[in-house]
Amino acid sequence: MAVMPPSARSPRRVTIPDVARHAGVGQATAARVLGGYGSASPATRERVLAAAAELGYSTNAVARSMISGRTNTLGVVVADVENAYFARAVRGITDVAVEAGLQVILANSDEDGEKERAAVQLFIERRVDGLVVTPSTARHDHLDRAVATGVPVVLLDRALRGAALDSVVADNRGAARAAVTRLTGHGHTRIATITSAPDTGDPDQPATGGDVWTTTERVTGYQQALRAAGVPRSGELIRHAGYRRCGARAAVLDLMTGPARPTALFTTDNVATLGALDALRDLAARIPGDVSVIGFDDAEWTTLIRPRLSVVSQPAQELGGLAARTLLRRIEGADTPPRRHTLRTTFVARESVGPAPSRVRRLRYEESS
Amino acid sequence: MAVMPPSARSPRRVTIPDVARHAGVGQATAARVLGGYGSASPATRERVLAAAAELGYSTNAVARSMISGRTNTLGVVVADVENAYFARAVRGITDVAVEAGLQVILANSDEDGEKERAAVQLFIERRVDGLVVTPSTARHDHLDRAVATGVPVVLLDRALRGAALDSVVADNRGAARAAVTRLTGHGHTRIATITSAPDTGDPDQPATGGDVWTTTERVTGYQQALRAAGVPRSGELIRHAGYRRCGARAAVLDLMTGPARPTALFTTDNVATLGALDALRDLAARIPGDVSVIGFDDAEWTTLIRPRLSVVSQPAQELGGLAARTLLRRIEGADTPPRRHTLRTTFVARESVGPAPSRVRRLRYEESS
DNA sequence: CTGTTAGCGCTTTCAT
DNA sequence: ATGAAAGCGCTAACAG
Repeated sequence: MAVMPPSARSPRRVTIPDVARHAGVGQATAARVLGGYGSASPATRERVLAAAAELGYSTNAVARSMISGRTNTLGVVVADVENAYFARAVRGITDVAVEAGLQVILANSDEDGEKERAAVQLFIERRVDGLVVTPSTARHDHLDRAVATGVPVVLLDRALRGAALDSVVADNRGAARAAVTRLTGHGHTRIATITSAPDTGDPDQPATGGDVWTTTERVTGYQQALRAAGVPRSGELIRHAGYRRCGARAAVLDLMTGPARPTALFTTDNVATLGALDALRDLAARIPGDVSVIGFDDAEWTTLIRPRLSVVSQPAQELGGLAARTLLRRIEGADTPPRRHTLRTTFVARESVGPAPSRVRRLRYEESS
Repeated sequence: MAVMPPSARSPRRVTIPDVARHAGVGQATAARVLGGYGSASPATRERVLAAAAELGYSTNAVARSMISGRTNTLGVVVADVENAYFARAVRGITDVAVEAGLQVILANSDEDGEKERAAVQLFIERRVDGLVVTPSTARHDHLDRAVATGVPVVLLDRALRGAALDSVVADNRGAARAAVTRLTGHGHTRIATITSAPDTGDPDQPATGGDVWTTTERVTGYQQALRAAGVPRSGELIRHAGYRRCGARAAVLDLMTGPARPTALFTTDNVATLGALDALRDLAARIPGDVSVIGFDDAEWTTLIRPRLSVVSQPAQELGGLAARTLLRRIEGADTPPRRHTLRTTFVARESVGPAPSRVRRLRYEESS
């Protein structure tokens, strides 16, 4: 049973020749029944299986990969699994992969292009069968190289302008437009947006990266909605608060106590939403009495607060699942032209949106209690 | 079968012989400089590197693993990455692993022992260097087998009675005791606990699995605190609400509108916390005026609600990091006896705990608005 | 320092 | 149906 060579670090594992010998058959025969290919008579089959069980044989997938050229592995690069959105996407990818008999190696880029490149490089060396990447920079030569090497790549959450790569993204612009249109529909004319999108200085031309940044797309949608509603736009109301929650909090604190106080808030990501609500809590602002709020991403806590938060909900898990399925198709050899899959988001109307207040109630900062 | 025709999408990658030929050196020499071992004269070194760059050579990690017996891979099995607690733990593992030059393959068990076994089996076949597992059943023969095969295993979040395996867990019992003691200290005598721990019928002997179930440990801590404070215990106040949020909500709805209404709630996991707060929101219960609440796990939203929620905070990321470090040490050959590492939790006092109300205010269900 | 030569464990001709 | 033997791309002895 337990054949443990004394104090061996790496007890030599049972191999096919071992099993073959034990079963009294040729190596190739044993390999055939254990590998489940070729054919063998029921009798030998039986003998080999018995021998394998007895010796505790287990396939060496590394050796198999060496020959087959396939590792049954998907490499996945996301910004950060701790972010609920990415966690859900990863779950979606993993489920589809496992279903197809593949496993997933996970890497976090922290929005750092270098980390992303390093991870992709390692993945290629490991001969993953395909790559799902949430790109963190507009550069994509490393991804192109992967494809050229024979490793298909599918972009998740963000498309890359000018890259011949499949991508699976949400309709960020449309989602933001729909959300902000709700706000204008309620008579709001001073609608602020809190975003992690980089500030380009030009409110009309939100970002350079094109469609890399989902949040940029959302700001664009915000602007389109305002324009469509004939609401004057103001750079004052677009706050680039960075990736940190406290940044968003500070921005909203400033906005709500300043001269150009908005009557509605639209956040373009869940971190911004948290920070904005932190600020409103500290100001004891009434929602939607003092200010209406629409968040992005339907986190588990959005129904917990009172009033429950109206949000744009992204199908994160489906995005991941579709990315994985697209990748699997490529791995199986599909060579249709790269395509962008845009998934619809849904607006979840709850109670945080109301009519624009006729008079503004003074708000002041109070230590939360 | 079907060895892909040369035209196909597995363009033969550049190998060491290719580089050697191109550089006009022997294969071993090229291998030495590319593999970064042995030695080579600066001149040849240069030539090889140039040739490699020119041809676009990239190491084949599979072939290397075949020889070295190491894959530089950790297998990780958690219940579900979508759960913020596990996401943080995975992040902790990944960070330590990457730092050490390893990558992480992720599998979700969904608390299903079969899925766990299947994942572990696959991991062994893939020759991962080590395994971090959040066990979902008390059986551990598959883990023992992994260790016997030479694949070290570290348990995360849950220890396994009678298993000779390293484990990294939180002090669940002590954490619960400390939390509930706060409650008794405020004069509460009817303290309910909402848990996903399985119901064993016997309030004194919470579960069979021993210390597998963290939530069971927490219930035990709850009971110890009550006993220590001389507060009478009642099975009525222990609600086994399962893994779903709505289960916890229903339990609290029932509890708070029933005859034996508690004045304080202690939830043993974040799903229970969400469900409990759902119920309290629907009952328009005042916290801590009507009921004090202590949750388990410090989620991002706990400071968002008003009053902010007092919680037991687990160092999820450190748990993961320590698990990974322990594993790395084993991989490097440490053969000290298996050890259980218990990490301290912290009680985060916020505003959801107050004195027991002298009179109970009638609560009734109202559609959330 | 460098080149030659065996394998790692498996799959796959190619005979038998 | 089965066995012998040739590699996959790399590392590691072992010469030179």
